[in-house]
Amino acid sequence: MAKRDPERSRQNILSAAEEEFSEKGFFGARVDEIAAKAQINKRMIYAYFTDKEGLYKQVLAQVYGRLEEVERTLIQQQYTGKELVAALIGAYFDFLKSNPTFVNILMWENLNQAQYLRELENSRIERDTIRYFVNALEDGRAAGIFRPDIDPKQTVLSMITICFANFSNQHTLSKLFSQDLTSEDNIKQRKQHTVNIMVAYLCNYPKEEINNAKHHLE
Amino acid sequence: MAKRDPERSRQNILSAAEEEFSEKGFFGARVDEIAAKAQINKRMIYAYFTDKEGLYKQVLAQVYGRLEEVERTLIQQQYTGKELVAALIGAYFDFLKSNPTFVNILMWENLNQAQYLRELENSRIERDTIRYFVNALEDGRAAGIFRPDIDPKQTVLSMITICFANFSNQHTLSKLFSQDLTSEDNIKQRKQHTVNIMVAYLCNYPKEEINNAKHHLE
DNA sequence: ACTATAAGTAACTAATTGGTTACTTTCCAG
DNA sequence: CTGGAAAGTAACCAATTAGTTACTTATAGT
Repeated sequence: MAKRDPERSRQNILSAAEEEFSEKGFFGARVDEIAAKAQINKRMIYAYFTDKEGLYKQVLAQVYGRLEEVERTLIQQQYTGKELVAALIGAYFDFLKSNPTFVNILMWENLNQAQYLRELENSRIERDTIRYFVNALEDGRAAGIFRPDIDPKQTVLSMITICFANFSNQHTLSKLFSQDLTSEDNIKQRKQHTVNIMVAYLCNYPKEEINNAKHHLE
Repeated sequence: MAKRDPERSRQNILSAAEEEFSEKGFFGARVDEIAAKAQINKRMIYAYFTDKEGLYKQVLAQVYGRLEEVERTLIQQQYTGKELVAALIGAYFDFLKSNPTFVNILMWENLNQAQYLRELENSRIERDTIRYFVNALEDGRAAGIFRPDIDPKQTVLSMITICFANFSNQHTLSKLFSQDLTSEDNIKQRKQHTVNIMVAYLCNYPKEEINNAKHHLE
């Protein structure tokens, strides 16, 4: 028999649970399956995490914590202007690409009215992140880097959703467009396009203003 | 006892199933619950639809058919330029808002690698719709209504995903932004913003070009 | 080395679930 | 008006599942 190691057992359960919950959601996930994946007796899951719900909440906290980590380092960089937009979109793309379990679990949460996420108090951090980016866009507007008529809150919302939907809806979209949208090449293209869209909205001006500029000089 | 009416029974089952599958997904949905909602004996579900899977496929086809209907009428309008963009975004927003079961079922499909949707052959129509809009944007570019450097395929992808994510991720986003994003007012604002973003990308020019225009005249 | 305690196991239970069987009731064509 | 087919019912079955119980084994502090 292998040596005992409670901490390793706990982590094994958490990892197995993350995989299982991500694939099948809270209700679809099977405790027996998690136990099998973790190579542990089912009894231990209840010893460590009280019940299925307790285990799920721990998984949710762990997965969400990874995003918060990325966001913290992103904020520390103190980007401004177009660089801020490119950095935010880049970071989200990279995170979502390498964290498919996060994408799935967030979708499961939405399909359950985010009932467990709502209980997760530490996602206060997440809200601070949103506020930071909204403020950063407002600063850019005030500094004249961005157009004066942009809507910072809507812009942040757009950036986040456009990044996320890429991965969350990869299967239906791939069918719709008859190609694998998660290929390295497609993701790269998509990332660039997303930056282009957002920068165009934040910085570019209607053609009429070019004509007006001409007029002023004539 | 009520009069017999096979067709009504069939529709009752379909409606009940749509609700149940939309709320809980294929695996979470309970056949007994569908029978209860449809006020019908469970046996009849198997008589009409063979099994749970058969019933689900019928629901999927029905729900998807509604989108295709909207898309057909949209295409018939033959919009061009900015109007095309506004019409597409408007139609999708309205459809998704009034068809929450569609949003949910599409999400469940994504979480199951779109396994049932893949079998739905009639979504060929859907692919034609995509092709139509990509072509329409290309035409707009060729006609000089849109900038020459736009990417039509990526643009259609962006419009669709940005509309969809609004509704699919309403619960987590509402928590993130500390407000109900599905309120009449928020949806209206969001729709306008989405049009603004896409039109800015398709039509607006970087400030440098304004300066260049000035230079040329100096 | 010893023992209290934590880690781990196997077998079970009560409830739920998709699907079936054996049956009765309604309907309508001839 | 009647007999056969379609519509509908109730009770059941086998499999699955979250959670429990009663037990054994390893470990660490003294």
